[in-house]
Amino acid sequence: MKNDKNYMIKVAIVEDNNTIREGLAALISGTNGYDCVGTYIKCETFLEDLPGKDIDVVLMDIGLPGISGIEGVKKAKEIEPGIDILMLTVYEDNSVVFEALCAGACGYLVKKTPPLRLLEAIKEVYEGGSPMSSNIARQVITLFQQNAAIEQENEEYKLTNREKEVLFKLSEGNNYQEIADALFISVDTVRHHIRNIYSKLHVHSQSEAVAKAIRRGII
Amino acid sequence: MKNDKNYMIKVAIVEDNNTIREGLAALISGTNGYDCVGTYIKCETFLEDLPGKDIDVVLMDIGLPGISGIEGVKKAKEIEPGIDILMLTVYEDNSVVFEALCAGACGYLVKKTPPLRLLEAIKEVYEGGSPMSSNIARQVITLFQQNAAIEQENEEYKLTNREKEVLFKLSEGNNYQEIADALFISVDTVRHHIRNIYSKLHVHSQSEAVAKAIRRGII
DNA sequence: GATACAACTGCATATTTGTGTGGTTTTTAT
DNA sequence: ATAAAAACCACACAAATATGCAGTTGTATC
Repeated sequence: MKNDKNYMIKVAIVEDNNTIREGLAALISGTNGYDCVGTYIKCETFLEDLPGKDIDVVLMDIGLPGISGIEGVKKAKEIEPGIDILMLTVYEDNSVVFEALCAGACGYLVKKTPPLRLLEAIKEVYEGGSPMSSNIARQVITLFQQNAAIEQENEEYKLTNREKEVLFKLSEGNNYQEIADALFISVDTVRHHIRNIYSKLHVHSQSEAVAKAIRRGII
Repeated sequence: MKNDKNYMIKVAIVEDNNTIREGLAALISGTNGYDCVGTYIKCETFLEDLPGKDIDVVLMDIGLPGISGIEGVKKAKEIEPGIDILMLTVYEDNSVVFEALCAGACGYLVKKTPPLRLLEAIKEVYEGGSPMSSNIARQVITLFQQNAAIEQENEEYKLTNREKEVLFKLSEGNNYQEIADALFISVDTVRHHIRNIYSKLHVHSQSEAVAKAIRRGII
């Protein structure tokens, strides 16, 4: 079974620290169902080797010499958009986390993660999950909730569907006549709706209305 | 030690299924460091009981009769904004997950989660984490990456600082004269900048420019 | 010292917008 | 049934905008 390719998750490792890299490789290759198909000291060599190579999951250190792990994720995703990359890091620092996730990493673990949990995480990535330490998950969620909170504020600014349609058309760069034509109404009616939008949003120009509406998630 | 309040995480359970509720209560009360301080069949009774009660973490079923778990989260957060709520669910369904998170839940577990992992998750919540199954984490991350991808596209749309200033003033509802006064430049210069903005963003009106800029995170 | 770019100024003018005032008709909720 | 609310239409006019053209000045890169 150990050599049955159908049951193997093919893992590559990019990590400059020899001890950690070899430890990870041994752990992975020594576990049933996992196969370490490449170890790299630098992103550069990994990226050269990547094209055509059959890799399921990459473990990538974030603090690498030369091309950083974050840059590495971007470039790897350009070469193989489908590849799944799990970041490993010593820091649990806010900005770096988000940079990595935005770059395309699909999970984020701190290096002190115990071996069993690491293997589990690799499997989760392979199966479409996004393992992360729960501190990081909390940061991600906090951002979500902030965005959600803003959307609640808009109870006062209730626009009717028609008004939203008009406002949206405006934001697309249509002028009154074009909006009228698109909605099969007269220009004066468009004018009327815009008047009401202005009064509801407490604004006096298209730009201000559009800005407010977008920032509050109305359109 | 079992009765040392300093080391106890106080947990409340809201769950309509008797077997599950009692099972959870037994698990929690039977584990060192955890204390089940309340079990509720319905959100309504939980919410009545909540004010003044000392609860660290709430386990809340999402599919409750009467007030749903999601509504329950919202109301509980209104009463005790600091309370941490961990959602339990049978579904791992996209929209429900996001609704719950946006409502203020700070973690999300499927009911089949093994007892030990559940206890661990409660502790993580207590310590400020956001445990979630990694499928859910992936959904959250996917959304992030979509947002991030949009921001990359803007390389072509590079506006100078001055142009951004002007555009931002526009989005605040200022007209050309007001912008000119604010930036100590002439109206014609404002006009000039706006011309350049339009040509860089490929638009032909204030509204479209403002909409595009905001949606792409330029301003 | 040349080329490029950002930032600036000026003027002309057709088109578009914002706002005033005054309505009718159709849905929706009580 | 009746009162709101939403959606519709019209006319008028000052103010603001979009876009044409034609420049100067300062700063940075090659």
